[in-house]
Amino acid sequence: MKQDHEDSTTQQQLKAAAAEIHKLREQLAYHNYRYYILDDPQVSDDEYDMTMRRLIALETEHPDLITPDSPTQRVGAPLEGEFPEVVHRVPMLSLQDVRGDEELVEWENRIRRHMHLPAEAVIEYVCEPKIDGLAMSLTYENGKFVRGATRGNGRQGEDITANLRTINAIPWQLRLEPAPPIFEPRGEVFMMRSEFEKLNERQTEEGKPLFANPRNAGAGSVRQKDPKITASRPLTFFAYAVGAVEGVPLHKQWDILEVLRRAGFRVNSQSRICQGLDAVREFIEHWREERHKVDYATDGVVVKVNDLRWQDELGIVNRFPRWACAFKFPPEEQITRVLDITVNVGRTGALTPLAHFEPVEVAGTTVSKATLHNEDEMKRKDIRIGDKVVIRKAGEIIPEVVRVITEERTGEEKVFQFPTQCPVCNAAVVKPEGEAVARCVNAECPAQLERLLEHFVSRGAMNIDRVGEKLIKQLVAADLVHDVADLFYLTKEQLLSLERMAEKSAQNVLDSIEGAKHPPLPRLIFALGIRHVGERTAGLIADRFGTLEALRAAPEAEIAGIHDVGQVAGASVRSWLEEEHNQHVLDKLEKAEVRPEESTPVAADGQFTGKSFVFTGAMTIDRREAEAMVKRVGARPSGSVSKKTDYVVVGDNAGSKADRARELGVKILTEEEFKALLELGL
DNA sequence: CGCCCTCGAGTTCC
DNA sequence: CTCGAGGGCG
Repeated sequence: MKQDHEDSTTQQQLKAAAAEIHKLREQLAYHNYRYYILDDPQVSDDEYDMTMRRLIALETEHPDLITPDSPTQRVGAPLEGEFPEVVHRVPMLSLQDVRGDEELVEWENRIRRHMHLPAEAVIEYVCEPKIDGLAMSLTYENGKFVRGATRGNGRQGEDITANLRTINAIPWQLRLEPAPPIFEPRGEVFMMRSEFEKLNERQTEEGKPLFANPRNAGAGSVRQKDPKITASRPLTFFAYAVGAVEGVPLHKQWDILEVLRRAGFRVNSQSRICQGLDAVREFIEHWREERHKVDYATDGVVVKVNDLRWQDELGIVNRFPRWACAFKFPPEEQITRVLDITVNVGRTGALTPLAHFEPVEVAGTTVSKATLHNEDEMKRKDIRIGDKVVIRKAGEIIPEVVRVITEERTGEEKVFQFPTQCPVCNAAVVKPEGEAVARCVNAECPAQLERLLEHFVSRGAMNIDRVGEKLIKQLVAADLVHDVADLFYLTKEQLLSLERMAEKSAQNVLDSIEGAKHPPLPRLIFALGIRHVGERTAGLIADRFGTLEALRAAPEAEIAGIHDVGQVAGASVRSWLEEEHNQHVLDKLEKAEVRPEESTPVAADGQFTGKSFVFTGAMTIDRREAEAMVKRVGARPSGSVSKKTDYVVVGDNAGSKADRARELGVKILTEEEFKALLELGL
């Protein structure tokens, strides 16, 4: 009796547990659908976790109740050996690539010819962004997910069912009622870009090789022998086509998308029906920009004829369907091989490594080299000669090495030894503690001289036309120029002695140099190439001293005292001036009658020099005009009041800045007082 | 002393 | 465009 009683209690408990397990599984399946398919969760991640944990607890307690379709079973057992092969019931075709409008028109014309359509007939298309992922075919029998396979060669692929079962966006059960006997959704397994970045960060932390791009990461994840690894990768799935189908009526491409959506798949919400090629073009142009804004990688747009009967009639020619094409955007990232690494010497002696690679097309231009910035950067990215690397254009123009594909290392790659001697003059290389750049210390290094001369003649500096890289190289090699001043002493005979230099061009060069003898002072100072003195600092120095003579006589403190100049730049200028070689250059420039244009030094020693003004409140004069007035008298406008502020000009409704000025005892002016002060110097 | 902003220097391709 | 460093300011 007692035994019976206990049994029935257990029976009851078991029944209750089974009921709860069933309920939990249903809940989880639903929330899963909301979260992974609709991207519109109804419960928080925490609540979902709680539900999952409750289910795991119950299943641990009652292992007999675990069924393969429980959401706890997404991760199956590791696979031994190769993936089995699967023959696709309907082959998975690849699409014809179309690059540019011309090929698009050609593609449509072929359709017209085939369908005997007049030129004015408007064809209806379905367009969607082409996701750069891995094409998959999923087989559902009577509504149940039974098999998932890669595209392979199109005819047969690999059975990776266990891995695909771990992807949350792939339902195990179709939501179609009644369940069709056969239904084969096809689509793309891929990784969101943000998830890809996170994954690579994790790989870095764990010292594992990085993936080149989301596509490679996806491919690597999906072909894992152990589904646990696949499960740990943030993969998702978009459906866009079907293979074999029984029991679902379909007439249009668009129907397919709708059925897939109803069946419980993610379908790209950006797909559109386009009436005619103009609408297709519009869609493509829209995506040329839009693709940078979405979280998945797209390299083009897929265009399909909407009517399935037409698709049938158009058929397939040598494994491409005539009824679809893939419009490809020029690639923005490319993979290439590093052939060599060289080192350039800059104007300041900075040694910068440069990677040369097999030329590749990136964002419309052919790229063959990219800077590696400096030794540290090179080491951080661990770029070696022979490495396969990912190249990208930074800001549409400048190529950069994004990362090395360490997975594809063969062991043949050579680590580049950063030189300890200048590659041009063999002088020692010095890398100060804590600084990133190594420098050649030889002041007379020919490479540095070349870079200095290039800087000297450049547009923002002396702006000497017709003297470019090539000529400079020749002049230095021929020993005709040893410093920037030597340019002004060149003779026609000397120029004629050079290769590819005839009477006419020699005269042009001389005229160009002659014409550059009277630049504005800031440009001349900038042209000298003093470290830490760029365009702006040169301007500030010129404004302060007015003439080269005044600058040459200026003590370091006075230079460093200029607002926005400072200690480092001041010391750099002074020590440049001290150097005998440089004094000689300045003397030679003067002797050659290189004289900066007369310019009124901006109140070089006026009463407002270096004073700061802050404006607050509404004024009758324009704010920018007020700032310009201030600059004209050698003072500077500033945004916030501090104890270093000299004047605060208050307009109407002045607020906290005026209060602060009063607190700090800064002189306060009304707008009228301000104007009077500047005009009359009161 | 540390944060934020701006400047300087080096760079690619057509 | 990017990185690193200088310079001002709190």
